[in-house]
Amino acid sequence: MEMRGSMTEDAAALSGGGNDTVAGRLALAIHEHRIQPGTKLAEDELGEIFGVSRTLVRAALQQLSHERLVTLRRNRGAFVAQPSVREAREVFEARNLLEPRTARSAAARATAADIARLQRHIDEEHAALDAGDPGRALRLSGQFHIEVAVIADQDTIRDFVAQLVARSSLIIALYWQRRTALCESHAHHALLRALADGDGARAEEMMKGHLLDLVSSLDLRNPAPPARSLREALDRI
Amino acid sequence: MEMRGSMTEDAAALSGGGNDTVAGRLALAIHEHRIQPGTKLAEDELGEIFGVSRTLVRAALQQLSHERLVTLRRNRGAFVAQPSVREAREVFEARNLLEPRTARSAAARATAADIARLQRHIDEEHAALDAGDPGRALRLSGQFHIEVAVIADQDTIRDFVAQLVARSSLIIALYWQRRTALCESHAHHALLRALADGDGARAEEMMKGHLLDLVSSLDLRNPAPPARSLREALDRI
DNA sequence: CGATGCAGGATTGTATACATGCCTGTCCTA
DNA sequence: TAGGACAGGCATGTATACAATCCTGCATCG
Repeated sequence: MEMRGSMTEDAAALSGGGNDTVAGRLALAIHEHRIQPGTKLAEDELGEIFGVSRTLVRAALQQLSHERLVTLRRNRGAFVAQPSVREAREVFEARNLLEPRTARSAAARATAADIARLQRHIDEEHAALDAGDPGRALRLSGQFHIEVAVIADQDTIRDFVAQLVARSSLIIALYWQRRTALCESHAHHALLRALADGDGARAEEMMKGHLLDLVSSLDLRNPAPPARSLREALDRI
Repeated sequence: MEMRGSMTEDAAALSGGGNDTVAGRLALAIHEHRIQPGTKLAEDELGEIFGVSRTLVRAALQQLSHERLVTLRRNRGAFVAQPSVREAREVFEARNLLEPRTARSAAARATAADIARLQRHIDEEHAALDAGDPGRALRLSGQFHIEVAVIADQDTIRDFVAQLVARSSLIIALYWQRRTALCESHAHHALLRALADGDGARAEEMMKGHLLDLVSSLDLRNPAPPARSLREALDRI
């Protein structure tokens, strides 16, 4: 199978750098919506699941907390983060500042191999959707954005984008309104064509529009994210 | 003295949220160039200095590692980060994407109180320079940029900027060429005026130019790292 | 019957102990 | 004398033990 690392590595651009680490596996589960926002992450439980002591679990939770995927509450424990409406807007505002111009840079640098890799990425995304695995499709869809930063050869921005994409996954879990269809892959394909053409200006515009569409597909009016339990809903700060 | 938190809090926008924490104190020392890039940060030594066990020291080092202020090398230990030339360019590229447009937003939102606070900030910066404390002046200078993001009311971007500013401090420690004068405060003052006028376009341009000047004042051709003792730099505070 | 206070259990916070791998200095050899 | 192998010390990696805090259920009281 092989697959030359790139996608696999980039999945771990953050989250410990490996999918075999505690942080990486947790991040993957969150990213694919297999754990819902607000879920309590008990140290002993995770330790048992992953077969390590609380020491390593705590280190992983701290890392994920720094990436804003997990919220640490003193003497209460760790929980999968529940981004507020405000945070949701801020995340997409930040993406809007970073990604379009990064896409422009990527267009100027993309090689044939890069384009082919992106195409395979989109294919995988389709395959996941057809296979009825929307979680995996969502994760791949996010990784597409990270790939763009990789092609732009900007590691620092890539890390920021990776974090923002991960947080966007949580935001989608909370605020996605299902009545909008999955236009995702269309947007990615159009962006890919701009990159293949080396048309930076168009790539920038496509990315900007794509992000706008993403925000538009969210329902950011009701300030009440669905909480796991009544307790969680009431004593939240 | 009091000083109403704002600047003090923002200093801890990252780094644990408090200057009394291990991470906060370490970050401050790094930020003020009291510890040089490359310095070994031994766990036992730090534990003794701060009066805590290695457990807490490790947590702090992990956090600073996430903020790219510290480099963790497996089985080798922690070191103050030494940003490469490439990383230096990337950091300022990221700042260039984030800060100018954030300054524009800030101009649209700045209140009289905000302007007054920024003015006090600049005054403090001057005072530190006059008092012959360039480390403190540099830290305040960086916090000015964070303040702009605070006024723009963008917490997510603020955190990114805070991290980039901290990394910039390391970059300056490594690549600053002293032959350029301190034009800093001039630039900040000009930016302040644009913000006070509510002139977003001008604020954006000023910030862009200011960042360009900053990069121009660096010598990004040859890598050259120094190093020094540790306890001496940390005993104060 | 509902509210309040208390106690026990459970979970997190911190420190310490043990295991593992690196670094250095010495000794041996060519 | 230069080079390399080895052993010991030392720093880090991980797990476990103890302390502090919080949550839950029950008993008691109004």
